[in-house]
This record gives sequence, structure tokens and C-alpha cells, in this order.
Amino acid sequence: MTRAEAADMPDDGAPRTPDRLRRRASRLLSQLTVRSDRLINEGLAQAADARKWHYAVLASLQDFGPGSQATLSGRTGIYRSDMVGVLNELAERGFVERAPDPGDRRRNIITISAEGRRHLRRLDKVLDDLHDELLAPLNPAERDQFVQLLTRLLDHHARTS
Amino acid sequence: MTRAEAADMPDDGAPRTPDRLRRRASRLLSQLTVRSDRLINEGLAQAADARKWHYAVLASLQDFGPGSQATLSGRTGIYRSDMVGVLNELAERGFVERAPDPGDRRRNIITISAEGRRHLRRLDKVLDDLHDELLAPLNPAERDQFVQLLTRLLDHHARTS
DNA sequence: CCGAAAACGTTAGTGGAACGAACGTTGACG
DNA sequence: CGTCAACGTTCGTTCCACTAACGTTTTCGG
Repeated sequence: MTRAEAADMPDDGAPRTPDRLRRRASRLLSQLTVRSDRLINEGLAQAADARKWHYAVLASLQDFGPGSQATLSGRTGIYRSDMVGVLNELAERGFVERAPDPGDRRRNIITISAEGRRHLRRLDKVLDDLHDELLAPLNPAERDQFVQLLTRLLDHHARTS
Repeated sequence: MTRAEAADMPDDGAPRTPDRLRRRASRLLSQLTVRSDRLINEGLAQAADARKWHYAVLASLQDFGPGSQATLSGRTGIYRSDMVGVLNELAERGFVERAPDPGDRRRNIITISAEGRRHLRRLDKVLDDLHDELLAPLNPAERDQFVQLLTRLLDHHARTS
């Protein structure tokens, strides 16, 4: 033994973390979200040169039709300040069109293009695969449960915010 | 009607988000974690002038005894670069002591103080309350389930990292 | 009908968290 | 003894949620 590192190593090399720390839901959430975000970001970047916000915007356009940037902000939860950049990226790639609203010249009307629709289908597939990886340890019933629980918690804290 | 904003408003004022977006586990995780982090940070700051890192370090010291900064990094998951600041804050408040290791002058040995122990007890209570708020919509069995699921997912992705 | 207030898109910037690079000091080891 | 690794530390980067302010355009109350 070079020296007794002991006490932190459960004899298999990994440093030990106190249970009361490891069991805290807030900590589990934070840590898992870091991994999840990394997985999704890297996956989207590499498989489709995309970011998760692209998906949010395109899906919102596809499912609810064209809208102003402010509307899209509301639908997706992306801040209007950040929406600018996202739409620039999407417009650059030809996935959306940004046109001034003739009826209200403060607004832009954002429309999804045919290419955008195709891209969205691709993103949906990529995300399906990535979520399969994310939720790998859970069986279908448990995945549903997990999503259920998350949804209930989020709903509660969204109303209360 | 001033104008038909329609389509995004389920007739109760809240903008509508596509289901495929709302159901993605990664998105639920991100959003919930934002709320959770905010709840915990604000709660700790206001009730105990503390940050969550403080809890991690103090709990690790209490449960596994003194250690070097590197050991604490391993136990808590805090980067050694960030550990410096955390320990400064804790030492300033008299919750830990930072003393050079006589047996290895590269290291500092960090020890929790009596005050630190008291503070940790307080933090534990505050965190209990905050988690009660965080998990409010779930009954005890569901909370256990939730923690179970999170743990399994995190374990899987920690090994695979 | 006019002036104040609000909404819109946009730019710039803040604060926190996770993480990497590099450096001087000190110990381990062939 | 010389090389290499570990330690604490400083500095910097990147990403995300979020705020502030501004010019333009529209709405609305008096």
C-alpha cells in the first residue's frame, strides 16, 4: 500500500459520497441533467448539426403553425433574446422563413419550410434514439412512470412560479 | 377580441407547447432542474446564508472524516478548481479548518469544526424542508420511486461516462 | 385625436455552473 | 538523482437562463 488512502474508497477505486448527499433529489436532478444535456447536445450536433432549440422551434411551427417570434418564445420557453439567434441559424439553413407581418409591422412571421419539415423528422428520429440511450436502464413502464413524475413536478412548480 | 391571438392559447391564457416537446424526458429534466436549483439556492441562501456546495463538503467531512481538498473533490464531485473558493467561504465562517498536512506538504487537511457540525445540522433541516416543497405533489411512495429512478439512471450514465 | 403606455425584435451584458490549462511546490519511484 | 505525478491555486472558457435598455410600431385612455 503506497499509503492508506482508505475511508473514501469502497475498496474498488471510486471515491465515496455520503448517502444523505447522494439521495437528495435536487442533487440527482442536477447531476443527471448535466449528463442528459451533454448527451442530447452532442448527439444533435454530431448527427444533425443541430441544437435542441432548433427542435423546439421547428416542432412548435409544425404543430401550431406560423407565429411571431414572441409567440414562439411562449410556445417553446426560449427567451425572446435568445430566439433571435436560434432563428438566424434556422433561417441560414433554410428551415424557416422570417417575413415581416404586413398587418403589424412590429412583428416577424416565422414559417417552417419544406426542408424544415424534413429536418424536423430527422431530429425526431435522432432524439428518439438519444432518449433510448438516456433511459436505457428503464423498461417501458418505468419510462412512462418517470415522465409522469417529472411532468407532475414540473406542472406544480410552473404554476407556482 | 382585440385580435385573434388564438391557436397558442388553450383559451385560458397560457401559450401552448407541442406534446412531443413537452414529453421529452431530457426537456422535463432540464426544466425541472432549473426550478429545483433555484428553489434550493434561494432557500439555502436566505435561510442559512449558504450554498449547496457547502452542504456537500460539510456532509462529506462529517460522514467520512477529514481529508485533503483533492479527496473532498472526489467525494463531492466538486471540481478542485472550484473547491478552493468553497473552502475559503467555509473557513471564513469558521465551519472548517484548513491546515497543511505535516506528512505531505503538498496537501491541506480540511477538518470540520464544532460550529461546522451545528451548521450542517441546520442545513440538513433546511434541505429537508426544501425537498418537501420540491416533491410536494408526490406521496412518500412516489418520492421513493422518483429517487430510485433517478439513481438508476445516474448510476448508468456515471459508469458509462 | 393625441400622448402615454405597451409590445415587438434586437443587442449587450450578468451570474452561476461545469470544466480545462497551466504553474509552482512537493512527494514518489525507478 | 532525475523524471514524473499529485496537490492547491489562478485564470479562462463555454453554456444556459435571464435582465436591461433601445428604437420602432401599435394600442388605448382621456
